Amino acid sequence: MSHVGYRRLMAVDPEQVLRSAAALLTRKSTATMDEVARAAGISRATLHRHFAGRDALVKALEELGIAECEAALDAARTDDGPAADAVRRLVRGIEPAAALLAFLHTENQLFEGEEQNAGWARIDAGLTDLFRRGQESGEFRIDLTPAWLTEALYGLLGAGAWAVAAGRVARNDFNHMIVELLLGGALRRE
Amino acid sequence: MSHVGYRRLMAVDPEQVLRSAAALLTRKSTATMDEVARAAGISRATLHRHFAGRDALVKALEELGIAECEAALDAARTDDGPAADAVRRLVRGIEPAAALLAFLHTENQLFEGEEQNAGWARIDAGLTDLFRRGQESGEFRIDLTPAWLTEALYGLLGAGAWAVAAGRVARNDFNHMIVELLLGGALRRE
DNA sequence: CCCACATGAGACATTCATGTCTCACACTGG
DNA sequence: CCAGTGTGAGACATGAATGTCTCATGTGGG
Repeated sequence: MSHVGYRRLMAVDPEQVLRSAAALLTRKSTATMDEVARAAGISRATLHRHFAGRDALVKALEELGIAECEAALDAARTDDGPAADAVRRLVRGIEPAAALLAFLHTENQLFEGEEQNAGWARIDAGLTDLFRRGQESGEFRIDLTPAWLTEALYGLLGAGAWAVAAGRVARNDFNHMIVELLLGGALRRE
Repeated sequence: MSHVGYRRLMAVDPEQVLRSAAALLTRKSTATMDEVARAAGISRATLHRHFAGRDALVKALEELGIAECEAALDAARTDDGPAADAVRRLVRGIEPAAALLAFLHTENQLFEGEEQNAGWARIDAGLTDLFRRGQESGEFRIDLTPAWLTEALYGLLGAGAWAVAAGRVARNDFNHMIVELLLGGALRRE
């Protein structure tokens, strides 16, 4: 494993820092760099060594979110089989990034960078295409637009991450709650 | 109309200020008081005359949100008739406050005040009771917990408000998109 | 055993939002 | 026409967060 040589000593894992930062910033977006550091269990100095400043932190957060979304999108093979199954695979694969998404989806103040914008556009397109494919195959209803289903998925992922963090939903139920509500809704099927 | 006498001169409408503030803070929660003022079309000085500071602004935002939610909850008569119909009435009535909710639901850093907390608890209880009633009457499926349906409703309202603001969903479709997805889901009913 | 390296703690200057103030202007009503 | 009132613009001091630095510690590898 080259990882052993990579993170020598008790070096901080930047990705772990980003995850805790996302969890904190989601519920308190005005958090201080010091608070972010404490939440990650490191000092402000170390946080600053890894991320030059708040802007750099948010940018890294966004890059990680984009990367994980694209990875989940690829892994879900959204072009294969029934669209509903693809949605289930997608939600399952995107679960670890839910907290990240919850933050990034709300804080859309970042619409400045070019590459980020392109990244999100690609992800949005992938999701929208999936829902459209489901409509064209007759699986999904056509009165709910693909664009709305995409936004709704973001919203539900965020709500799910929040509900889990608040202890209102069991972590193991995360997938079921989101997928079932998104696909089947709250009404009983007769 | 007593309104004419109420807002004498070109006086600022505090509620209008709060709404634009909510719209701005939802997508950029680190916005400056100056940015909030500009977004409301007033000067920073005037903003400060109406709301002593950022804390006071957020508090007023929260009070307005609670008041509108409770009003919508009462107006929806959540104890009358089929639960699904009550949900439809509720979403319709809560639409004007969606942007406000989108902000308040994410920024849960405010869990300090006593009365606010009680207000939200009452609203949560009202929603949870409605979903539970729907389950007990056999309308709603029982594998989606009332707590999750409540959180999901918040999430969908926020996503809907954002989608409308971004032009991805027509304002007239707001109710339909949210209610139909929440109740019926994305799958076609055979 | 010793060196290399990452971290934590703290000091420091700087930037920036904030809160408060004053003054000039515009509009409204008498 | 004039007084009253709310507003915009700007100056100003304050405080907090930020960015940068140094130094001590501690651990892991050679």
